[in-house]
Amino acid sequence: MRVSRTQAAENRQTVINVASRLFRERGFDGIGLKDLMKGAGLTQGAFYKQFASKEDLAVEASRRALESASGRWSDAAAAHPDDPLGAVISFYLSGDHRGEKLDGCPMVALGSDAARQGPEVKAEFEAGVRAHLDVLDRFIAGTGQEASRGKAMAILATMVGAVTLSRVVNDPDLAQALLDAAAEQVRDAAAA
Amino acid sequence: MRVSRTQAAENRQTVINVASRLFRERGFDGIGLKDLMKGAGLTQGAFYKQFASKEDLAVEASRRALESASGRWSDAAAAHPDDPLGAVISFYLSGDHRGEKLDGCPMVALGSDAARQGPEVKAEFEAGVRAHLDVLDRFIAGTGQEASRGKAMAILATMVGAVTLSRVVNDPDLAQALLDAAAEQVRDAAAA
DNA sequence: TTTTTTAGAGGTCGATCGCAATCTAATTTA
DNA sequence: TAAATTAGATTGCGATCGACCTCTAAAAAA
Repeated sequence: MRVSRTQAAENRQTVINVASRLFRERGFDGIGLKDLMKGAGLTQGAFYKQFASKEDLAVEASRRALESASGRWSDAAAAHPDDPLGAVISFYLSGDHRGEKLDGCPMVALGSDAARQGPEVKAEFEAGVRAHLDVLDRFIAGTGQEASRGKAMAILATMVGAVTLSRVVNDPDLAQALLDAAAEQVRDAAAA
Repeated sequence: MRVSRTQAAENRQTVINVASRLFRERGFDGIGLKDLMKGAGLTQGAFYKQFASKEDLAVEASRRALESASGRWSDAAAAHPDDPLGAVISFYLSGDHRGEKLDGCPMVALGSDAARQGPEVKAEFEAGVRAHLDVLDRFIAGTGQEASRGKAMAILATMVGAVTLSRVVNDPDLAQALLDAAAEQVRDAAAA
C-alpha cells in the first residue's frame, strides 16, 4: 500500500508517539517491534523503511517523551502565573501522576533503563534534564543564577526520586506520604 | 551430578547473589536464565530445581539486593559515629557510587523496572524503602518521630533521584553537579 | 551399630515453542 | 515508474520443561 509523502511522514510521527508511550509503560526491552507497529496501526515490515534500528527508534521516542514532559512543566507553570512553581510541584507530585505510567515523566518511567542505553539515548535524556532545570530555574527564588541552578538540580532530583519510590511500593499510603514529604521539602528549598 | 544438601543450598544462594548483580546491571529483562546460571557456574537446566520461575528469582534477588543496600547504609553509619548521616550521604552521592552499576543501590538500578513488576517484587522494594528510611530516621535531627519520618522520605527521594539522573546523562560534570547539589540540600534538610 | 537399599534431590543436556529483531520480495498506487 | 508498505522468511535467543544420570541421605536390614 503506497501512501502519500505527507501520510508517510505522519506515520513516522505516529510510530514515535506510540513508542514514546509504550516504552514508558513496558520499558525498552518490554515491547517488541511487532506490537509497537501494531499500536501505530501498521505492520512490522514498515518499520525498517522509517527507522534504522530499534535503538534508533528509542532515541526518537526518548526525545519525544522528554520534550513532551518539559512542555507539560511549562504549560502547568503558564497556567498559574501567580504560583508557577507550585503548580509544577502539585501536578508532578500527585497521586495522578504516580498512576500515569504511559504519559508520565520519562525520567521516572525509563530512568533505570536509560542508564543502560547507549550515549545517543542518554544524550536525549541529558537534554531533557537540562530543559527541566531551565523551567525550574525560571521560577526559583534564587540569589544568583548559580545558586538557583544548584537548587533546581536538588529539586528535580527530589521530585524524580519521590515519584520513582512511590511507584515501587505497594502501599498507597506510603506512596502518598513519599510524594507529600517531597513536595514539602521542595517548596521549602525553592523558597529558601 | 548430584551434590550434597549444603552444596545445593550454597548454589541457590550463589544464583541469587549473581542475579541480584546481573539484574541491576542489565535489568530484569536484560539478562536470560542461561547467562544467569552460567554466571553462577551452573547450567540452565538446574534453574527449575531451585526456583519456580524467573519472577520467583526476581523476588529473591530483589530482597537480596535491598538487604545488602540498607546494610551498606548501616555499615557506613557505624564506621563514622561522629557523623553517621554525613557518611551515608558522602558515599551514596559519590561519583564512585554513580559508576557502581553492579553493586550500587537497587532502587536506582532497578527503580523503573520494579515499578512494572508484580506485587511480590514490589513488596521487596517496599520493605527495602522502609529499611532505608529507618536508617535515616535514626540519624536525623528530628523534633519528633513524625517530622523525622517526613524528612527521611524527602531525603531518600532526593538521593535516589540524584543518582538516577546522574546516570542518564553523558556529561560527567553535569552528573557530578547533580550529586553535589543533592548532597547540599540533603545536609540542610537533615539539620533543619 | 554397621551395612545395604533405595527414594529422590540436584544436576546436565537437549528439545520445544514462541517471540525477538532484521531483511527481502512482492504489492500497490501516487 | 518508483516510492511506500506489506507479508513472509530468517535467524537467534527467550523461558520452560522432560529424559536421564549421579550420588546423598535416610530408612531398613543385618
